[in-house]
Amino acid sequence: MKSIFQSIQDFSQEELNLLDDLITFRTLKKGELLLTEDQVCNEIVFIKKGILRSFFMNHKGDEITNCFAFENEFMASFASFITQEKATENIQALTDVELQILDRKALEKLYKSGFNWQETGRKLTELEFVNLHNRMVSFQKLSGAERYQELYQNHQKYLQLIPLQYLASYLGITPRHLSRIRKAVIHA
Amino acid sequence: MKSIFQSIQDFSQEELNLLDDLITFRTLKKGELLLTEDQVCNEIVFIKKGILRSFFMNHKGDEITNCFAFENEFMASFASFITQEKATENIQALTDVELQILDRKALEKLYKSGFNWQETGRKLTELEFVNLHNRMVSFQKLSGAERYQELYQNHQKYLQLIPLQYLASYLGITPRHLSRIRKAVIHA
DNA sequence: TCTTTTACTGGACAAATGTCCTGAAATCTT
DNA sequence: AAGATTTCAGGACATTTGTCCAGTAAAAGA
Repeated sequence: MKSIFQSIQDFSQEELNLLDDLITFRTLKKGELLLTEDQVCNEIVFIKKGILRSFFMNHKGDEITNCFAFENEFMASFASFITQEKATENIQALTDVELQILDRKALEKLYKSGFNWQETGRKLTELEFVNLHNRMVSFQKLSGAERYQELYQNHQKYLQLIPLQYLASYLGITPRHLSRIRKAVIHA
Repeated sequence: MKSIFQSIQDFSQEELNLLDDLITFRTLKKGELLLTEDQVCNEIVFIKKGILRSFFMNHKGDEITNCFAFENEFMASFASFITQEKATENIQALTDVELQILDRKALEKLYKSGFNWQETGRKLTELEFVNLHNRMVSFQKLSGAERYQELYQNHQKYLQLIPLQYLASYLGITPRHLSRIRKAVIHA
């Protein structure tokens, strides 16, 4: 987590020490839930090892995967963290995971401790926004098949680790349809 | 614009005066473009009067409406503004519009002038993130018909002002399909 | 290792959505 | 106001995508 912050801002040793004091650690076994809907999300996690996914239910009760997060990425129900309303997503470990955790109080301490943290918070939020924007554009501009291919090209190494049913709902299609797409792509 | 900032933070009179000095004004006629793709977006506008939309092209050359913005809302190609890369969207006036403008330099001055602006910038970015998140969820969770109904319930007064072709691509469907949906909804 | 459970593929069919098009209505232009 | 242009609804048909399902493969549990 520290290196992400350092890549955004040139922090002093004292600032980084403060961060060290505020970070806590946690591990989860494959399948465990880090957050369930109806809880308020009060922590942002940074993945040292493993994969997380967040998902919610549609009106038919199917799980819909909202996003994945991999090593060296942050994860949270950001919407809930920001609004302090109940989350509408669950966060689950897809593998055994090792996490660093920054909770709301810790983050507020950082923000209060100085300008640099405040600015870093803004910039990270901006980057999350841009990521989400790109995902939104891919939903408006591309077909399910094209979204799959884009993902395949950019994150091939991760795809093997993700059950296809999760991938399908992440792409906005059914497993049946993803199966068709994969068959077509392999032949091409 | 000022009242939005005040609703987020308790600014002093001096702080607000600085803002006043930095805001500029602009009007556009219906149909005019505020930003075209391939330009870097260097300003955030606040709509005093009128409606804007942003749109991009798909691979077939159809315009796809990415978002609308109404009175008392901000608009920009935020992704371009943040990354300082070329925008992938165009921003167009759907009606005659009156705008307040905060450009990159002005915003940086605000950020440098103090903690409060820095924090407000972060919070506004957070709110934009939450909006986008909700839109993303509606794409994953709802059908085109359901998205239309949701929009109809929340923004009925604006819908009359938006050509249906723009609305259709905003909802991720074709005009033909939107026509079917509207027929079904009216009967229900 | 054996058994049980879960995940994946793909057939057959159904439903949703898109394409192409035409005539009518609304809007813009002069 | 008249004509030109754009927008819209909806028919007919095509394509895409979903539903349901069964057989097989893979993974988890004992």
